Amino acid sequence: MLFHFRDKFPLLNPYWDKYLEYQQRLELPAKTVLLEEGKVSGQYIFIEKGCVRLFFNNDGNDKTVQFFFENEGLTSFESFINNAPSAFTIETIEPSVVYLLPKQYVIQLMDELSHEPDFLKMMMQLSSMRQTHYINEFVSFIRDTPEERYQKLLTDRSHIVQRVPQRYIASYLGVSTVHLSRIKSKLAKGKLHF
Amino acid sequence: MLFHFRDKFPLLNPYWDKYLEYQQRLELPAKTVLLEEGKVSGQYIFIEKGCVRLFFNNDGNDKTVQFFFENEGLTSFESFINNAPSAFTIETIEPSVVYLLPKQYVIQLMDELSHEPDFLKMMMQLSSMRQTHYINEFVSFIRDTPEERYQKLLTDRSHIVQRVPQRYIASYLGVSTVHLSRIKSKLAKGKLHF
DNA sequence: CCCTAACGATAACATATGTTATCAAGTTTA
DNA sequence: TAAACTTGATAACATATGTTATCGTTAGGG
Repeated sequence: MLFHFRDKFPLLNPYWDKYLEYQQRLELPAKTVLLEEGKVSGQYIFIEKGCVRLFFNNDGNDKTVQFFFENEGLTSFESFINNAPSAFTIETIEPSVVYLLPKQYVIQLMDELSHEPDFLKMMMQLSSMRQTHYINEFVSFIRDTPEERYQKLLTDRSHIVQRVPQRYIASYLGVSTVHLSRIKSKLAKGKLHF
Repeated sequence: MLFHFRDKFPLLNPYWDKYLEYQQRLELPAKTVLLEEGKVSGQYIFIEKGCVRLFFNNDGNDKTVQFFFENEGLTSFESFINNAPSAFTIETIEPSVVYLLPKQYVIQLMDELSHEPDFLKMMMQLSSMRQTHYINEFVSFIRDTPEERYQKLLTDRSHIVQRVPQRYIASYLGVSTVHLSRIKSKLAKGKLHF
C-alpha cells in the first residue's frame, strides 16, 4: 500500500525508513497461506521476491481475484481497515520472500503521515487507482468473453501467463481449467497459417 | 458523493449549505443523458426525485453497472477526478429531478474541507465504501449464477426490481432479456406448490 | 381514442461453458 | 530411481445462455 509509493512521493521517504525496522522478513515455500479467509487481516504484506495470489473459495473451487509480484504490496483491505473477517485468502504461488508490517505500525505510520500535506493527495490517488483497477476488472468481466480476457492477459500482462500455473489463470479468468485448455488450443490453431 | 454524508458528519454541514446555491436544479424526462460515454465528467449529480443508471455501451447492447435513486449522488468518478473521458454514460430511467454542482465548486469545496480534521476520515470511509461496493459486485459476478444474482436482487434490493424496467435489470445481471424472462418463469414455477 | 412502438413471455435453435473421465508428461517424495 | 501426485490436453456429454422470431399486452403520441 505504502512502500511502492516511494518514487511518487519522495518527500515522504523518511517515514518509510523509520518503519522498515518493524517489518518481519520471511522466506516462504509455495502455497503458504499468509491470510486465511474468515480471519482478520493483521498485517501489510510487501513482496520482495516471488508471487502471491488473492482468492476466495466457492464450494472447493477457488476464484482468483488478483496476482501480486515483486515490489508490490497488498493486504485484504476491507478486512484490514474495518477489522472485519477477510473475504479472501492470500497465498504464495512461488517460493517467496515477503516483509510483514503489523497493523499497529501501519496505523501509527498513517497517523504520523496525516500531518503531511501530501498525504491526503497520496491517499486519494492511491484509492482512486485501486478503485479504477477493480472497475476495470469488473467491466472486463462483463464486457469480454473469457477468450478475449485471455488474449488481453497475453498481450498486456504476459508475465502473469508465463509465471502463474494455468489453473490459477483459469480461476482468474472465471472458467474451468478444461475450458482454458480449449481456448488455448483454439488460439493456437488460429495462428497456424502454413 | 458529499451530500449524503450530512447525517454521518454533521460538523461539516455548514460547508454543504454554503454550496447549495451553486447547484442547478433540473427537471428531466426519462432517458435523458446526463453524461455521455467519452466525454469528461464536469459536474456532480444529486438526485432529488427519480432514478438514474450508469452504464457502458458494447456493440449496441449496453451493460448497466449501477442504479441510483432519491437522495443519492453520483458522477463518473474516474473521469471526474482525472479529467479523463468517461467510460460510462449516465442517464435518467424515470422522469427525475436532479441538482448539478459544477466541478469547480466541488474542487473549491474539497479545498475548504481539507482543513477540517474529519475530512480525511470521511474521504477514507467514503472511498472504502465505494471500493467495497465494487468488490462485492465483482465477487458476486464471479461467484453467483445470474439466477442467484436475481434472487439476491429480489431479497436485498427489491426496490430496484420494482422500479427499473426489466431490460435494464437483465443488462445489470449480465444476461439477455430473454434469459431473464426464463429465470423469472423458472422461479415462478418453483413457488407454485399446490 | 386509435395506432404504433416498446415491452415482456415463449419457443426453437445455436453456441459457450461446465463436468467427468482418460491419458501423457512432468514433479515431488519416499 | 520408482511410485505417487500434479498438471495440462482432449473427448464426450450435459447444462447454461445467447439469438432470432413470434405474439399478446401495455403505454404514448397524434
